[in-house]
Amino acid sequence: MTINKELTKGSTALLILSVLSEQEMYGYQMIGEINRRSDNVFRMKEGTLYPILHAMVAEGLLESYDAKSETGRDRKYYRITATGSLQLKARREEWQVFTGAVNRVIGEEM
Amino acid sequence: MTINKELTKGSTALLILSVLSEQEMYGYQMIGEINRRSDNVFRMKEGTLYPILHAMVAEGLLESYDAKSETGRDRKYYRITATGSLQLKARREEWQVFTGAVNRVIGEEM
DNA sequence: TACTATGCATAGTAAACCGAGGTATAGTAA
DNA sequence: TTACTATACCTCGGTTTACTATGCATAGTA
Repeated sequence: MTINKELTKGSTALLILSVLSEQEMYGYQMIGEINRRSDNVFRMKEGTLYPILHAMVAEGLLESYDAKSETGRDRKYYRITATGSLQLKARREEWQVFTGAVNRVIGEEM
Repeated sequence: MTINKELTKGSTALLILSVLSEQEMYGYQMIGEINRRSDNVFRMKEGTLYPILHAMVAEGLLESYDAKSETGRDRKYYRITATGSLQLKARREEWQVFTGAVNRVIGEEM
């Protein structure tokens, strides 16, 4: 099932911060990780991810560094900052509040 | 708590269809109902609701009719159509799929 | 040698929602 | 009577967000 993309707006930053809080990753890897974990409900594209990563670095939520892979290719890795971790905590709570509110309105108590 | 409004994008139609599936309502009433049920997590504005209602009528999801209130004021009531009910069912399922996917990615199993 | 997967990037576009403003009526307070 | 407030509907323009499409480059494979 592929879901209405409008629903996903606003949740992307939460997804990125979440996977990076567990492990440092490069962009292409995050896409695979998010798509895989969601059972392909999400099919994030590079054109979606990279601009967001850049913005999050600019906001100080993430840091990036270059590294060579085993195969010799350049990769740009990202790690979450202390500010990013605080954001993540806030966004997790926000997610809970939001889904709880929707469920109350549509009549499906959690 | 007031949440990041970007999260709410895409969920508004679901909320409207949900409340209308229980009871016919006029616009101003829906705003109050949605805000109240969500404990003011949502604070839907007229500028948000009315254009969406008009679009949903144009799509055949809702029907509207004019009626006078007890006080003698004109109100425009909305009721959900059969097409709208099907949409509601689909959007409810979509909502479950979406929240499930986010929860799997962020590591909070339901 | 050509194709595919990997890996990063940007420009242009679509959509959803909100802010701000407008109109009008009913009830109430001064 | 007048002014104010709450109710009730509406629209336009701007902002935000993510997607589509496209491009570039390298590594591995057929």
